[in-house]
Amino acid sequence: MKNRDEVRELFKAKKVPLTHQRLAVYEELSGRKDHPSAEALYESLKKDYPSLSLATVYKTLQTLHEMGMVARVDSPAAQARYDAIVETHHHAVCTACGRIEDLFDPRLDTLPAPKAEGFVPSGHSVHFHGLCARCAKASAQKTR
Amino acid sequence: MKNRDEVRELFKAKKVPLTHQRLAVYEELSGRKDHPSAEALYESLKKDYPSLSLATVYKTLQTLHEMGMVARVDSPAAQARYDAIVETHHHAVCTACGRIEDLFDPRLDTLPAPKAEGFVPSGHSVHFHGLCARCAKASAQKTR
DNA sequence: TACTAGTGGATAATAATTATCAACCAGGAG
DNA sequence: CTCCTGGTTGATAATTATTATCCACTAGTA
Repeated sequence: MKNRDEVRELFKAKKVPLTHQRLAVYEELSGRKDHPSAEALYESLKKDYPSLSLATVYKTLQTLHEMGMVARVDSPAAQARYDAIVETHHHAVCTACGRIEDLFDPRLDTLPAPKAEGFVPSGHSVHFHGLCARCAKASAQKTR
Repeated sequence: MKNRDEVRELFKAKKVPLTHQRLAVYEELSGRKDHPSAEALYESLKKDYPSLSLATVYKTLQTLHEMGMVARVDSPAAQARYDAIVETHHHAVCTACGRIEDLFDPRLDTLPAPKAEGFVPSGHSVHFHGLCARCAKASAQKTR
């Protein structure tokens, strides 16, 4: 939870203009314990900023995400992806091209139970993110 | 990877009519090593089944999912969710109401490296799924 | 072979997100 | 403090992914 001056510093360091809207979206998001959607944030912010546009919330979240100040909880991919393997297994997701590889590793199949009050777990999955072989190679080319 | 007769049995057991389209979608999906979207499956299947409709692919995937024969890889939620906490942490996702709780557990922060050829990992996150305290209670009420 | 519930195909509708663009503001120069 | 300029905002259109609708048709059974 960053205070207003820390936020200001981060924007300055990245040379990204800090607008009222951006500050408002960030403070609203970091003040909440749930994981709101863009729409939900918009609904909350509308009271204090009646002129705020939903499109601005989307754009701001995009900007904050690129700055590394917010994370997207679920799918990075726009469309749903399907898998005919329903047994427990895990995934390596390429952050560059979106490719998803299956991982089978029994060491990941049993993990410490989640420490969440009253939560009744039925399963879990581990998502590694990083660069797939192809994209890692392409990235190495570029920076060479 | 189930053969055609096993698939036939599963449909019979669940009393779900097995149509050519359903068989085709399932066989196409289980024959692939990537994790295709509905659209991608449709594109592949169009060659052999020119009359196939995209809507049918969606409905079939839905049906297969309810039968427990296919899994959805990423987001169970329709809309993207955001988080102001960018440090490594994990999530408990309620399959009933979609609520997402943050989990902080250092034991989950270091896991065996993914066994995927050439993959360069940059991080990971663990998703537990199950019922949150509220939904678990509601579910217990109902079955009492 | 005939019957009937449920499915498939075509397309409209909906939902989430992104693009467009003129008016406006943040932040630096003078 | 005022002006300037590029980036941002807000309103809305467009796009993308998915779901609903509805009638003809097929799977599974008698």
